[in-house]
Amino acid sequence: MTGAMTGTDLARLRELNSLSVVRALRGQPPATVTELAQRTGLSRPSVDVMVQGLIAEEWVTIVEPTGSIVGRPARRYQFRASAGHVLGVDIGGHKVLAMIADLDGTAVHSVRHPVAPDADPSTRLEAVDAAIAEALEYTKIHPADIWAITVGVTGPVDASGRTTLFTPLPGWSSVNPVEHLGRRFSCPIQVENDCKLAAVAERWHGVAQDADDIVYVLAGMRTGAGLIIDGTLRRGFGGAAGEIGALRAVRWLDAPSHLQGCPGVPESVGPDDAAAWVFAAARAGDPAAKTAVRRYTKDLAVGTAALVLTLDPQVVVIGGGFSRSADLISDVLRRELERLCLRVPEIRASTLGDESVALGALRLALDEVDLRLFGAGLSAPVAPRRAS
Amino acid sequence: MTGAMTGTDLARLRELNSLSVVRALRGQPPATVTELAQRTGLSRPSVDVMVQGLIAEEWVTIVEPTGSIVGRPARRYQFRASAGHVLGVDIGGHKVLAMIADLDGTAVHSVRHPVAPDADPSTRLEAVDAAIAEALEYTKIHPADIWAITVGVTGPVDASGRTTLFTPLPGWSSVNPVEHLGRRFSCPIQVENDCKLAAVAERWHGVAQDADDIVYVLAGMRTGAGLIIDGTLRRGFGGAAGEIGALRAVRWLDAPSHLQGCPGVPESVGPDDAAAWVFAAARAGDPAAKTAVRRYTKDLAVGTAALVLTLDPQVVVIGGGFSRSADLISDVLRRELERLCLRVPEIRASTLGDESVALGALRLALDEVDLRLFGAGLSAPVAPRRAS
DNA sequence: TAGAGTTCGTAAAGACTACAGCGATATTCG
DNA sequence: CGAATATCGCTGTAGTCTTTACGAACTCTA
Repeated sequence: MTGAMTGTDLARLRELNSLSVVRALRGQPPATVTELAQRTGLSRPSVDVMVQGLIAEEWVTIVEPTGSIVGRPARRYQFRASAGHVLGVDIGGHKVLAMIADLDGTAVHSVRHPVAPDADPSTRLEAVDAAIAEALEYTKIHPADIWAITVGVTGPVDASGRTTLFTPLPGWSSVNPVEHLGRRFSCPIQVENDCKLAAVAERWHGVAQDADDIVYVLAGMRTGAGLIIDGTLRRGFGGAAGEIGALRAVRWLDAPSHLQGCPGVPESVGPDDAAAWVFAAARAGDPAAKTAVRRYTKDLAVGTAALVLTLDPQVVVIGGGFSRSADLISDVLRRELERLCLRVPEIRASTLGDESVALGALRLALDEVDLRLFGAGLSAPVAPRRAS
Repeated sequence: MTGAMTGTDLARLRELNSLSVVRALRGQPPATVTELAQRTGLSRPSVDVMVQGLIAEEWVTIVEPTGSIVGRPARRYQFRASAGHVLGVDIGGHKVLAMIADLDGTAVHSVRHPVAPDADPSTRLEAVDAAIAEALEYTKIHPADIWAITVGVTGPVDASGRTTLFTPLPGWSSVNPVEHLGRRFSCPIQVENDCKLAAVAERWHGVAQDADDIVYVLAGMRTGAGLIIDGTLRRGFGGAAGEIGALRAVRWLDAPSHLQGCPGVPESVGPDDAAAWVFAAARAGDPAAKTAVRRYTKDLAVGTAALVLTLDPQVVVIGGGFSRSADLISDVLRRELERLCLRVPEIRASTLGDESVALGALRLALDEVDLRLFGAGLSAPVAPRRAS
């Protein structure tokens, strides 16, 4: 089926087992040789040889024996998660957020810079560069030790990493983030849509960790969607999967206007805070606000129903700025979906806040690293190393 | 990530290489040891050992040397595709179609029985049993030598193989095909939606062999869809993926009525043939017929646009009874999609005819067999054998 | 404090696999 | 009929994992 008729060599066998040990070690507390032997199914002497090799290549460190119950205390071995790092960047309308994580996926530092929504591309890119530089500075990590970068932007992303079709960021359609970052970094760099990244984050650390089929709906001043099918993020052939909002019959573009245009919003409240005010008023019982929220949710439900009917997911996750008010939205949304769909999935509200896009970017960057380490199966036991 | 921390054994190595040889042999003309050595990357002596083993287990047969160019003529080895067979069944409204294929996927026989659309479930099941029995009879294949069965039915299929949500076949929602066939066959039996199977067939032997992201639209007296994403059929969490037609704003349920209710259809033409008459008239230039076709296509386009925007596929395949008139539909459909979508995929018309569902069923059954043979990677080098 | 019990670390022997190389064999070509 | 060519079958070598065994290190108990 696939092109690679891989006949397996003896040397490859050792590589496979070495990787097997690494997998058994990753993201786990320090383990003894016997524990690893049980996990991998290999014999103790074998595992020992593998571990010695991994120590020589600096993938693994020794933790000297702590107190044990009985018998000779065992040396414990630990995956050296700090062998490499990945970078996740969220380039949003109001802010830029750069996060750094080690190979275990634990975030070690993050830097946030505010950006004006109408800032031109060069200003925005300067904020990005500054945030990245500060994060590297603080963590004392050299750019060459960043193994993968993922960048989140708004709008559908094409294969080259640009958002030529459409983006709400002014002037951004002519920007090529891969090229820009490529001057400073020589690792793989990918750009991805923010909704898609948020969906990935929900499956990684959010409310949908148990699900393999997820529809993530961004409910905020913008409305969008990200799809995870069979445990994998789906981009579509042209990177435009989930853009159901482009269908005019789906009123996603105008949906937030129900909130902004709600009668009774005081003059003093700016346009960006109007929605929050309406949700607060609705929770307090204001009839006009309640109507506005209901109308908004009904519009949101039409597009959601189209996604649900198409994909029949296990979970719908409500994210974005309005997810804090999910208690007001969920019930109406569920009723509408029951009316429109064959089978209604679970509805859950995101709790990740505005770090979700950067988190998803980290996860995708880690996936990229994993692919090169454990990946294609060809010839890569150990991998990307740069002479410091 | 996955549970199986599989440490690889020496015996497993031999299994892997044996499978590698089988893969290099499958669906190919008889090959020599040297050819196999090149394809698998293994050495000649190694391949020879593998092949001897496979011959002993009757997976492979020897073809005695035919004329060669020069040098000692090499024995050629051939995968014994007739070692097992799979069964694909299409249970449709008007007909029942049973097909048998060998392990290479070449269809060896098919039997078709007409069924009245309003036939009750027991009558339909009798037709199914008869078709299967005749196919086995003709090919002299024993039921125990059928290694997998896939059945296609209309309506969304749940995990147990029933169509409890909805089906146009009268009384069928209470039928459990897996249980029914399980009395006669002990192999894996799966039931799948007909649109989904047709989609699989298009990627296997139809017009979408080059694509990994496919939206298949069934355009006929019924309207439906099947989705292939990243090369794999997507069922959805509850098996109801692609059922966008359930959305009332998508006028798929009533779309064919534009054709049936077209003014000018002669009394003599029955309701089943009205659509064909309208297409013929439209091709001849009849204005009323052309309007009817345009209206039908516009309704078809709304749901298709929702699918396309959600998934951003490479190809949209038009199948079903109306695909013979795709020349009348394609242009209008493309124009509508250009109006509604961000990026318009290729539109292709199916040429598989009414065997597509049974073909897709065969492919899924073969996939099931492959999974057990090459599959999960645990301990299965050779596999399902029944003492005859 | 000494000995028993337990577990770890490491070394040697055994079994199996794949690979490289060589002579024997079978066919075609001149 | 001999030369050329390519396959076939066999033997020895290198590499890997496993099993077995024994010394080392620590805890518990008397």
